[in-house]
Amino acid sequence: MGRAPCCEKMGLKKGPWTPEEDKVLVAHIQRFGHGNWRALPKQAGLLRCGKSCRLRWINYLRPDIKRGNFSKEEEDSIIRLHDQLGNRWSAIAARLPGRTDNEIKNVWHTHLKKRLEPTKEEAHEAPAGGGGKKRRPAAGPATKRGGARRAPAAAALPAAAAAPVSPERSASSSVTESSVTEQGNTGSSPGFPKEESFTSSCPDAEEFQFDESFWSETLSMPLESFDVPMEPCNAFGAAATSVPAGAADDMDYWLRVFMESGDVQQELPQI
DNA sequence: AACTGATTCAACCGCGTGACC
DNA sequence: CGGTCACGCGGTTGAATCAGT
Repeated sequence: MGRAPCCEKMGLKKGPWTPEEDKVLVAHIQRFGHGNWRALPKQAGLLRCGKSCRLRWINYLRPDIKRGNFSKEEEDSIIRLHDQLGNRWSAIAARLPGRTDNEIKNVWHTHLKKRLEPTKEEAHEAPAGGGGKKRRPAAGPATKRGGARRAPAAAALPAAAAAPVSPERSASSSVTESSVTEQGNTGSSPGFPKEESFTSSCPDAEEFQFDESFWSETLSMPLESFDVPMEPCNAFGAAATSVPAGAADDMDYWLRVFMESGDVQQELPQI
């Protein structure tokens, strides 16, 4: 099958995302959704390929992302699900609200696999059914990819199977459980809420903290209000003019951005 | 305090699949 | 019906950070 090139690589930026880019992407998705990832960067004025935007959004900017350490329960769930599903990270992620496949994959490779391997060896591991599960030695040579892909995600089990989570990495974890479970992944595509799912209740923020809860709050605003520029968008627009890229110590930067948001009208790129 | 090796995690790469024309 | 396009996925990489010496 002919496969379109990922993107015109000419002039497109790669590497870590800057706060500026983040805000542009978030603001754009907030306002217009992401019906077409390929076209999105152009519309938003980002020098990224759609793929990169999509990944950034899914793994980092999505409002229902829950960051921070995995709880014991989550880790157990991952182990159990991995045993059932194999390396179908997206399917596993679909059962762990607020966690991304990438994150789960990382955790698996960095923590869980190591932890498991000794015992598995003892047990002369015989993975339960599932299929397509292949496990490489921890530090083995990179094998070229291949093999079974994309289980029919339809099998979406009730999200209730997912373990509750106790945020631990205090620096970043403050997404309320309710906001996460509420959105769950019950609908649409596994592990990825569509724009419509942003309409979770807005967690009351008595005192503002700029962390994931910020996104939860701002992005959970009803989309109907798209006509009216949302504050974060304004904030972004305003801040873009006053904060040099990369200068930001992230928290301070975003906090300032939010505080300065005021009522500046949108300065977002127009389509 | 400086150096080095190990670990972590965000991001990239390339392929499979389904939708669309 | 076959070809093309875009999306989503899993595997891999490499910079940043941490821990040990």
